Amino acid sequence: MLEVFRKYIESKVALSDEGWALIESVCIIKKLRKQQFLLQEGDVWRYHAFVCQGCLRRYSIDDKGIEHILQFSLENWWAGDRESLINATPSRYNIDAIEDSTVLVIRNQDYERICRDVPVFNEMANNILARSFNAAQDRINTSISLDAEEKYLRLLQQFPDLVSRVPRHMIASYLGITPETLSRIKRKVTRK
Amino acid sequence: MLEVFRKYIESKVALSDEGWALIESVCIIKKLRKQQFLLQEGDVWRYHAFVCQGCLRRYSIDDKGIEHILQFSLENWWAGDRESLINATPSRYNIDAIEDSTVLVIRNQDYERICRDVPVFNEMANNILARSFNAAQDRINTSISLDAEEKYLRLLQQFPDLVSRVPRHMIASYLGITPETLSRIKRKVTRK
DNA sequence: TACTGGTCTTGACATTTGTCAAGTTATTAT
DNA sequence: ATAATAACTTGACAAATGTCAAGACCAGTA
Repeated sequence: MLEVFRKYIESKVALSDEGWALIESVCIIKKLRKQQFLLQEGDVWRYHAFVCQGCLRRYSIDDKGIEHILQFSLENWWAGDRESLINATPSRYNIDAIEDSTVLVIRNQDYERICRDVPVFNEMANNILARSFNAAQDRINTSISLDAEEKYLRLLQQFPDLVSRVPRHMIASYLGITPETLSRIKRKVTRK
Repeated sequence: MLEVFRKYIESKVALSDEGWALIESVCIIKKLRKQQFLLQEGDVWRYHAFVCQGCLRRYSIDDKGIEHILQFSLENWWAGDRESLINATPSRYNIDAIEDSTVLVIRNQDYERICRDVPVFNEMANNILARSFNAAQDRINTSISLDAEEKYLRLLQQFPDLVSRVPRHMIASYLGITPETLSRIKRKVTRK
């Protein structure tokens, strides 16, 4: 499973064997069964997690007990809660596995050490954050610009694999609409 | 005006005189009249901009010609388009001044050089990005969790100064609702 | 002062989306 | 294979939000 991570890093930057040795030494492999939590609301998140296999989701729960999914993480994506990590505050989110998954976890102190000692890793880390920020901006843009149908079509176009792999009501949650609305949109769209 | 920027940096990190000398040497002060553009859709953004005075907005324009405001930048906030900057692609956004403003502009190549040569500046830059990302996550969370009224109340609570300073239809745009809806929400809220 | 342009509000109505309840289909576990 | 559970769809209706048009308000300017 570590190989997945190594391949990922090497697809981004030129990694030396020594660099990899350092990284490898701090990686913790964690298997999650479907439904199992990686993070629960109220806990402080102190890690960085990379999904080798499977699919996770991060979500909040509102006053009425409704779940709102902020992020899915498929293979080769990261998961975690940077807000809790940076501020050392209890997380407002839950992260759990949608499928049986394998996750690679690095303690934040180790992550920071690697960033210091392996320059290309640091470069990659900065890059990931920058791209994540851009993705978040794009999501805000669509959320204030588009109606429900347009948002769905856009998601379908950007992440067709995700849409087919994840239960529809979770897609609805991610889009900020109800499962019923999504169901009607889907019908309308396929009739065309 | 440079003093505003220096104060800002010093409120975040311990800045040496030599560090400041380097930073100062690459700062470009730019005055913007109300309505004037800092960035126009289609142009490539290659800078970092810090608002010393006034207020800017970043917005996209959709097929129907409607503006959608992604971000306001008051004094002591940054403005720009990281997506265009990182990918060197034409920007999808416009940035213009809502009020007469004074902006401090740094060319990206200079910014990167300062990050290299002034470690505390680099630290601050990373910190800003991390916090911006968190803010974006929070905005996504509210956008999929709350209805229009709740979003407005939350904005009012988080940035009361902004709400009172910016034209209401722009607040509506930022929230992803129409000015009419916002007007009705406001009436309903003040009656309580 | 009166004019102008932008901002804000209001009403009537249309459209979108949510809610609730029921029933169907698909998946999972025993 | 069967039962149990979750996922999905559908309809009827309610609530939220958008659209359009008109007028009120306000600030800057001739």
